[in-house]
Amino acid sequence: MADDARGRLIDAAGRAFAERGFEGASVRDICSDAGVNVAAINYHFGDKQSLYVACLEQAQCSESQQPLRAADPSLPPEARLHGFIRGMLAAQGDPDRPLWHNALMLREMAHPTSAAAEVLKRYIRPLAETLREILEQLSPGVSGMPHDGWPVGFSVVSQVLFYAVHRPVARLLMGEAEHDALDVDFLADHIARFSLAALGRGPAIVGPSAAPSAGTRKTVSR
Amino acid sequence: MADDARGRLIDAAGRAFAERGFEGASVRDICSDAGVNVAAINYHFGDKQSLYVACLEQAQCSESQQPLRAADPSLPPEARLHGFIRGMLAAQGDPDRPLWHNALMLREMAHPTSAAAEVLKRYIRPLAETLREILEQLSPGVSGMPHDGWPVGFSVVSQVLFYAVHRPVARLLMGEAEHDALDVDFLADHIARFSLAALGRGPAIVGPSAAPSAGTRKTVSR
Amino acid sequence: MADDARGRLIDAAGRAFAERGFEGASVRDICSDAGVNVAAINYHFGDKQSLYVACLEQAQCSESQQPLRAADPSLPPEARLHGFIRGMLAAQGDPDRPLWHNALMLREMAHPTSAAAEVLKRYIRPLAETLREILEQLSPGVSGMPHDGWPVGFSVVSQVLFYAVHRPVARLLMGEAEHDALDVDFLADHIARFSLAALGRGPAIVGPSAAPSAGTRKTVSR
Amino acid sequence: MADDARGRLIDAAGRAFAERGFEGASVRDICSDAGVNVAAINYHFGDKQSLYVACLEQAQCSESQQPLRAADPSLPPEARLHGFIRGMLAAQGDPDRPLWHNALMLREMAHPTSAAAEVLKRYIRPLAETLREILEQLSPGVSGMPHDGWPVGFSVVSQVLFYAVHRPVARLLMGEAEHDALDVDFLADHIARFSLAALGRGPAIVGPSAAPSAGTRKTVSR
DNA sequence: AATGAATGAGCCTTCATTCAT
DNA sequence: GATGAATGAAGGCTCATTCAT
Repeated sequence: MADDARGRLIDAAGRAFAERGFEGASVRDICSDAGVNVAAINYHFGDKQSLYVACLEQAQCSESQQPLRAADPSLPPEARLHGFIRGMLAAQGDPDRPLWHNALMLREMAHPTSAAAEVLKRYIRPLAETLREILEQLSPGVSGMPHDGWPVGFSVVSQVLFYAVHRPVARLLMGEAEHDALDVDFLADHIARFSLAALGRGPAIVGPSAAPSAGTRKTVSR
Repeated sequence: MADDARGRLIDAAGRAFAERGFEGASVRDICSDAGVNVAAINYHFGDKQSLYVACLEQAQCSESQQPLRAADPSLPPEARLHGFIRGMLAAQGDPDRPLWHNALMLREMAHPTSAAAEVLKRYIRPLAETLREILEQLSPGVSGMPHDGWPVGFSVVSQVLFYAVHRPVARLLMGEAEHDALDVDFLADHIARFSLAALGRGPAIVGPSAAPSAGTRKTVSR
Repeated sequence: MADDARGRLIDAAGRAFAERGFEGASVRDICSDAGVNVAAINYHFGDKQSLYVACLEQAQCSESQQPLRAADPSLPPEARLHGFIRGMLAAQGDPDRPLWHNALMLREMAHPTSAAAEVLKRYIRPLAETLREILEQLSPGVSGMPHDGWPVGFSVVSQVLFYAVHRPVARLLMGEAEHDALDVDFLADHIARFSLAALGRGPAIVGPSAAPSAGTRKTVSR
Repeated sequence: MADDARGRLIDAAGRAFAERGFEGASVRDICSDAGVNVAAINYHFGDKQSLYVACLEQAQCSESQQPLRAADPSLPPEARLHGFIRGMLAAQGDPDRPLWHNALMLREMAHPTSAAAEVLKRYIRPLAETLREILEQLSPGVSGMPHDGWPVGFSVVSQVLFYAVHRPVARLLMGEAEHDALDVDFLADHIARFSLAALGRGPAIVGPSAAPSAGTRKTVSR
């Protein structure tokens, strides 16, 4: 990714940390991957922990942009939600960015280290605020729901995060071919429609038979 | 948890693996935690890897029961879905079971080792089948949706998994007090209602008062 | 070899010690080979060292017999020497005795442990005395040669020992097929003739041209 | 022997391996002997096995010179054989070379590891070729004897090897004082005379005074 | 600015041994 | 008489780190 030793080190370390975790990644492998001496890591960053933090910083800098573009309040809220979801999904699969950026962040969020607070403040919190704002615009009063409406937001983002966190499981369950046929646009549409329907701002997701259908629905609901 | 060395070892190891990962957990710490000698791990399991597998097996044995109780096809599908969701949530917070059982499984699913295939087959796959059956009963035709309807199922379970995988983030976002006030029943209700509404089998989650804009909705849906 | 645990243990241990040395052989492997519990070795022998001594004792008991049959002073000394040599060679390849007996003894002699003194006294010394007696009978005065004639004896036995100690080298140098074609009788003849010739009690060893041959020899000698 | 860590490590390891064998020598002892850290062995050689190979290489490099000086074909063959024998003996007792060089090689030859093939090719094979050439010059036709004349060569070198391999036994049999009085020159003379006599190229070793039994001996003596 | 050499602590595993039954 | 379970010590090796250059 980068030409200087420092950059190559971050890139190699990011890949290693994302893939094998902090403990599982060895500084020797990282340095050999980056094509630098073992001592370089201490020279440029001080120690392994600081290198990890540097990776995290690089990851959050490059990642936080996309979903926030949905922040434009002049758009209709449905479009904003769709844009937010698509942005998050796209960040996960953006071919212009190293694959490890998202994976590393997810690791940190699932098993926070002392560096997590910073990530939360600079990366997660803004996302959460944006989403809350979109949801409030979409369904006024959602913030006043129990637990300040957090569960609603969680229900939305959890669907997005699933495809990143549980990708291996999804692959195995669906079959590799079927899974790899999923693309960002399809998933963004699905999640947006699922969420909008839940919020009462769109039709139920289930195909044609569900759309017509007050009649059908009546018979099934208890 | 258990009185014999083997059982204490699994318990201590499970906690360590769940908390710090396979590489991060040292056999020395595990053994001292279990109150046994370092060599006991080799005697009972062969090596660290096999101990890990044993932990995974124990975890999946004790965990898989609850959501599957929802399998009873004589119940109305809404109740079954609610039961399934509540079962998964309860398993995550069941005070009768070691906390590490779920955490370990989630780790394995997010970063599969060679032991993952077995877990998937014995634990995940049955859950998935049950959920698909419930969803099909709830909304006939869901299995025929794009990608065999998997995304619909994923949208449901992802909401449940969120509270396990991203608990630390949720805690920090909501605030500790607010987060700890979440209980299984509330979450089960929320997720079930959110999902049923998305499937067109229940009212939108923001309640009747939120549904004034029928007009808006019409324009937005495509 | 033996049916009782003690006997099977000695046999398995002897094989292991002969093949991999004292340090290289593990009690676990030995016990598993013998089909007994790990604790049996402690039960029957006390510890690994004592088991080793027991192996050595068994080896020297069974081995010391053959060359000594050459002790019969009524035979002509050339025949006695031949018998002695053949006896030592035969002991090395005796199919009626475990292969490890000789190998273990050689190991002990090349790298003596505290058990070596006993082996020397009970096994080696008698052999040496017998050989010295034969040599003295063969060439009176040999005992009076420098260093009490020991080097003469060493020159004889060294030829025998070579095929046991350096068997792997000999195999590789000669080629496997050629080496395996060597049999006890041929070697005994060769070594006896070589030694007798050196002692002035037989013709030089070199082939037909050497046998007839004052004439031939004259041309060759300087 | 050497000033750098690598050299000290080889020297300490060589001594340990020669004395206690590969399994019997611990890397901790070796490193403490060499005055370096345990990790140095991994840094310089990779692992214990590679250190062992490095020792073997150093041993064979320094050892192979002396006997081969006898290769000069312009010398009379008797002198060449004597030189060869003396060279081998001298290499074993050369005070300028570490004692372990020969001992380690002998261990490897008696109980070959995977490194033996190389030693054989680079060290043993040239010695064997040289000896065969000398013997052929000494007694034309020896290469045509049964088994390609190998046993004749073995009869010669075995006498030399005896004093290295079985030194402990020889010491105990002869008595320490007597054994330590043996010097290279005496042994070289003895072995050369023994072998030349056997080949019909010299007087019997027991000297003229031992020649009462005229008939037999006359044909053999010069 | 950057590195090859070296370090001590810790890793997982295996050792020979012993205990309680 | 014999064994399954357990032990402390030591095994070889790798770790992240630092030093002198």
